[in-house]
Amino acid sequence: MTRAPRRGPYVCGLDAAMDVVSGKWKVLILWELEHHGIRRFAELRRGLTGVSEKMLTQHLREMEQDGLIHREVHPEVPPRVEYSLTEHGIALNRALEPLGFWGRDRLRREGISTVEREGVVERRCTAAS
Amino acid sequence: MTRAPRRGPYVCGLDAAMDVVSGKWKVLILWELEHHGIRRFAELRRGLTGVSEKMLTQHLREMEQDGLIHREVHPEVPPRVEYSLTEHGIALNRALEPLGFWGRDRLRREGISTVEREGVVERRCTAAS
DNA sequence: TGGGGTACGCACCTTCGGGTAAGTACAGGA
DNA sequence: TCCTGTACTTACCCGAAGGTGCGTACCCCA
Repeated sequence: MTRAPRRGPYVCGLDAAMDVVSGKWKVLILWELEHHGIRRFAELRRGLTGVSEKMLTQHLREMEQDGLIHREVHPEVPPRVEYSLTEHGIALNRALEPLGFWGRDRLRREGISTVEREGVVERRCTAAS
Repeated sequence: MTRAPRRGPYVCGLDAAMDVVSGKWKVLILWELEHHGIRRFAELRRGLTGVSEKMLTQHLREMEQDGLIHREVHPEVPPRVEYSLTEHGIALNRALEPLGFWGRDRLRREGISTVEREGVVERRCTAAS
């Protein structure tokens, strides 16, 4: 999996963008990297409360294949891998901002409260959405 | 289903927006209604090549609950039901436009071709994405 | 007289996304 | 000597998303 059913015949650009973004943690990862610049695997894992290691690596690999993030391995003895956004990833974040604003308006008029957590999640809610 | 697992505790506005839009045919329905104004059930079904009747009704119901579309039943003898966008649905479409542009750029630089079909699909590809 | 269209509802089935738990190789600290 | 941390991989499992197919009540058209 992870790569077989992707890049399916898209019907339009929006379709292709949604494919790249679909996945429970994709947008969270995008925002983590946006606000921190560079993050290590364990830092991302701690930032995205509730993510499993399997899903995190799987999503990171897909996003790397999609050209959204850059992965740099440092061949050190405690292994060190650093993730950061590519220019395409940064552009994606920009393109997602209006959607974030719309969603925040929706939450407000529906009276739905967001989950309060520590760390990046807070920053996301105060930043763009 | 259709309503139980939705409106889950969102982590931010973008999260809430993605929830509303997630579903194989949601954005397609949005664009169909955007470009036609008012559509009947069978018209939507013909416009979204490959959608099953079950999925179409299911998605339409969810989007109605989310306040994205308006459903008007005409009590006639061949039943007639008309769907149109609400103001929130229109705003959502606006918020999705940048994402559509980003996706189209992605398709272009990846050299991925979109599926060529008749009808609305064409219009979507030429309009915003 | 039967075939097709309208707008669905319902039951069943398959597929896939995501979660859980364990294992890996190596090193530093208690 | 064992435990923890790093950055994963692998196998297994579950539930939800989505697809298929049938039934419905009524009508028009050939």
